Amino acid sequence: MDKNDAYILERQVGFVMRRAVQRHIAIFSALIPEMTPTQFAALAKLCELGQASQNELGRLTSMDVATIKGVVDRLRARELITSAPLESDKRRLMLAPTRKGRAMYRKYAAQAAEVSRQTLAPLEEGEQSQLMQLLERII
Amino acid sequence: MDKNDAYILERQVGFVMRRAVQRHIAIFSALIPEMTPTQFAALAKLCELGQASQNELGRLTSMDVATIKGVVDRLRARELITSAPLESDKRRLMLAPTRKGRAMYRKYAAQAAEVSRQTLAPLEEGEQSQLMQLLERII
DNA sequence: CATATTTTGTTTGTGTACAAATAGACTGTG
DNA sequence: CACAGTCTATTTGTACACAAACAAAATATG
Repeated sequence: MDKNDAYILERQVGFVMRRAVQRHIAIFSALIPEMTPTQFAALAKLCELGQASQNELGRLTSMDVATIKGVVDRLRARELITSAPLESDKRRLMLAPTRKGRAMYRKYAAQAAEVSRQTLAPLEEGEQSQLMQLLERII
Repeated sequence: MDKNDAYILERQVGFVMRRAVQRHIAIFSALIPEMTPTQFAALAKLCELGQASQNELGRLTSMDVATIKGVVDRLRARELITSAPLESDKRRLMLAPTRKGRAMYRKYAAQAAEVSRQTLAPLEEGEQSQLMQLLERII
């Protein structure tokens, strides 16, 4: 293998993104220790929608069926959401935030935005939107 | 909450990065089904170094002590690396790739670089290095 | 209407990822 | 030398993340 062909771990997108996600999660858990980013994402989306089936919520938050089930189970255990089979389609499990869930969402929505700000803080404003746009294109 | 202040999940860096990582992992596992990105990272770094302690390897690949242990266990179970306590410092577990491990690394190094190419493929060349530079700054 | 297909949800198994507690080995300083 | 502090590794517990296999319900199609 030529020296110029060398595989350098630190220059691979996957590695750099993994580290950036690690830092982001650390910032999140410092600002919002009550909940994980994944749980907050599910709760936020459900509050936005008012209600949704488990499957639907999974798709909208980019979580696999097994993953969304676990997240929903934990949110329900904490009484932040409710679930009930839908009468008109018994396969579906309809979810909705509880009063407590909505309160939790309202309480932390501003903090969650702050997490994004701190994550992007090393960049100038223009660079921040540049990064976001580039990331959106490799999804 | 003002409409302009609304928390929009899809516009948060964390969410977008999580999805980008998901796509990257999907590309990786399509091109290199024999190993996970994490396992390949550890193996690659160990091949680069020749040898390293478990702790050292963890630091260099950005893996937590518990995480690197699991990864090392699985690589050792597949006989891609060996481990042995260091005589001069009995706390340390010295790791080294086996012949089989080196062969595995050589076999997939080019594929791993291709994973990075495909991940960044939606972007022009200039945009690719721009993205890399921006990501490196938010680590 | 009957059955093939699709959709939704659950379960199991594997693999990161990290916090916290523990234990043993080393190092530095008094 | 003693012992306080540090370093390395392990263990346990929790939480994503995804593949694969399954069951039940709904829909499509002949």
